[in-house]
Amino acid sequence: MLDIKYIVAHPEEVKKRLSLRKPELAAQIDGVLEKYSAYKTVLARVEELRAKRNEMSKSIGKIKKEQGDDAAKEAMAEVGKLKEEMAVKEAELDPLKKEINDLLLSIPNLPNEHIPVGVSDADNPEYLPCTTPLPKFDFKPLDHQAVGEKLGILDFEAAAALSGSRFALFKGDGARLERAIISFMLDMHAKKGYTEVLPPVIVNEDILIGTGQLPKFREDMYELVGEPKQFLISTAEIPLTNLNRIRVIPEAELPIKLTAYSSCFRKESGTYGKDTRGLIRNHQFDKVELVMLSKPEHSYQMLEIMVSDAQEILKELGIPYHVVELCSGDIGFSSAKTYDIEVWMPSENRFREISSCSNCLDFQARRMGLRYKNAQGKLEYVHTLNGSGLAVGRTFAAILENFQQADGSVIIPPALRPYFGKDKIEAKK
RNA sequence: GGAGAGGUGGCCGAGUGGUUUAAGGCACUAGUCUUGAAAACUGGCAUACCGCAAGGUAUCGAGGGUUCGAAUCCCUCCCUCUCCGCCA
Repeated sequence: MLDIKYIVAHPEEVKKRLSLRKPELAAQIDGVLEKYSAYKTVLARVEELRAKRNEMSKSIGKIKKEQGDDAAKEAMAEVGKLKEEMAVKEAELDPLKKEINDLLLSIPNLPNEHIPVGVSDADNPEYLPCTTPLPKFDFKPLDHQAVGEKLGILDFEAAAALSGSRFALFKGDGARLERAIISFMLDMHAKKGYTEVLPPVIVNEDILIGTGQLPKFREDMYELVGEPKQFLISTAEIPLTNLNRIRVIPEAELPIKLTAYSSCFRKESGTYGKDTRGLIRNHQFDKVELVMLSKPEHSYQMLEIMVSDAQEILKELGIPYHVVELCSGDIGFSSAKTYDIEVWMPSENRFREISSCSNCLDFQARRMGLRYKNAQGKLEYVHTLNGSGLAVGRTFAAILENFQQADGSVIIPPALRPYFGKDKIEAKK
């Protein structure tokens, strides 16, 4: 969330930058400022009353000890009167505080000043062009679902029978390939100094507030029945970023680099009819995630490193991709700056998102109290970054589409062969 | 799920209703001393919020309650440890 002090000190700048995401966001800032000034007025009175009460209570103790219980009666009656106003004012305080906090929690991060201005993904400029040659086919390439079903390694009918639409079932070489991709990615990242983590996929409510899924995006999450409120994670970013919450991180530990494979669960509400075929947009999917905690002065540098670490996977696999920079209208709620890596999908004749790498600055850290002690000995919020490294199902799909052969078989990229055990998935006779 | 024990500052740990600030120790840090270091001694040392400041308020796992006053008493919940049950 944004720093209330910063909003108070720079209201016009905050409004201007937020309106680059969406013009109507600026109005929310006025609401916050109004509530905050009311809150301060009440707070000042409450603290004044409390100070008076504390002072008198102390003197009551003193009087009782020195002069006996009866001597204190007058003072006790007087404090009793104070308590009436206190009760009234205190009752006003909490709702105001909660309102301000709720407002702040639902306001997105300020976009970085230098990111391109725009309203949708159509306005995202290319940041790095594709350098891997696009595959050439002397036949009409199939989409990955058709390739997978013909090979008998993907079974969407079976998945639908078990779980409904938007689920996938991997079988035989398919299941094995998915697992190979996961291991390959984790090993690559481990070599680059990321610590591998295997986190829980069920988390508590406050964890989701920390990374920004709650309170605003509850309808995207699978919520479990019962108390305490718990949710299936929609990305491993959630447990990884929250891993060090409410802790003061020793400066020497920064930057912290984490990677995790996890299943991810998303309701995908509001995406009816969109990307309904195949592995592109499912309720449950596999992803290898990258998370970094960095000192503020290094976070943009770390973002470049993260994007390059994620690209490394595609370079090794030989899958064509390019990188785009998201415009102000397209970056996510918590992000100040985001790069998307997009892979080439021959069946669609276009690039498709496979990774999204974001610098969230102190936006998430403030929500979860994640700080470190800087060189001056002052506590300061760390910056958090997250990125896919990569979406496993979409990588699977890209391999099937880019490396399919005329006979229906699929060549396995050399880098994956030690994990997969074979150099191709044979077509059925 | 059941029984018992516990949760206090960066760490250890005292503290079962009141007289200025949660004792003491460790760690850290500054100074004195010293050629330098160690030791010793002296001082500093939580966080957040309000306030121009002086200063104030809050926080002892969380949330409620009792009281003029709560780390301390009461209620609910969470977590950790030990044992039992169940289970991969």
